[in-house]
Amino acid sequence: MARAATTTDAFNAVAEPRRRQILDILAGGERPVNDLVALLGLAQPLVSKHLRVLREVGLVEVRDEGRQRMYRLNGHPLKSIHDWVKNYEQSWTQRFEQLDVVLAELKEAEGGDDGNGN
Amino acid sequence: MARAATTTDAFNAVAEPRRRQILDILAGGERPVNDLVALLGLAQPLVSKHLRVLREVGLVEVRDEGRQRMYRLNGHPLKSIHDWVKNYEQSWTQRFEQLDVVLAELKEAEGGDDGNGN
DNA sequence: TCGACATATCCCCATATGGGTATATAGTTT
DNA sequence: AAACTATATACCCATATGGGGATATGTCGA
Repeated sequence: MARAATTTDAFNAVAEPRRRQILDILAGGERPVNDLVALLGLAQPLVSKHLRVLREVGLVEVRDEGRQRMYRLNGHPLKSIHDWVKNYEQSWTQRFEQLDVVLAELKEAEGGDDGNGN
Repeated sequence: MARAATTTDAFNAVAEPRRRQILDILAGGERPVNDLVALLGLAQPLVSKHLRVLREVGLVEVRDEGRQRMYRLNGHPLKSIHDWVKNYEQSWTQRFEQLDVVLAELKEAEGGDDGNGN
């Protein structure tokens, strides 16, 4: 098996920095493709491809406006990511994360005391 | 260019579900590789490869303990992900996200009234 | 020293990627 | 209808992937 498709879920879709940029721009409001092309400095087909990925995972929605296609953000699929990372927030918030390692090293330093006689 | 390497950053490393599982397990405390192999039901080389990726982006750290290698979590690199998604939290929290679309649709329904006379 | 265990690395493969360029599709204006 | 604008798709390519299997490296026990 190769890597999971970018369209598999929000995690994979958002792993690409360009797609995050697109979402960041759309967070400021609806935009036609050409705006994104200009703002990103990318080739138009590239932008369309990124938008397709984002559409497939539901992170953006489109609306036809004349000959333009207005893309807008739908952050909902990002909730799964948020829910997951949220649980790790303490990892960089607390200072106790190293505790178990410190304990292990202490135990090691104690030498052959295999009994945790406490 | 192909897709960015999985070792590029936390975003790419964590896009793989197996690697998230590994982190989830390690969140419960240090573990030797074999524990992970058993818990994940994956082939041992596979687990070692995933651990390598996680190590390269700094999400796990290793410690030699006899013939075992104890892996432990370092959630810090996840902060960048958290910081990014955090800004989208309102997207699924609020109900106003559709506002601009609703407005656009109203405008459309109004017909050719190009002046926003309000 | 030899065998058993624990882990990492090597090589092989099918696959989807992101970028490029060219072209198709669709709407608008004249 | 023809010219023009806006967007999507098709095709080509180099690359790294995740999984498989075999094997190297390293540690422990007898």
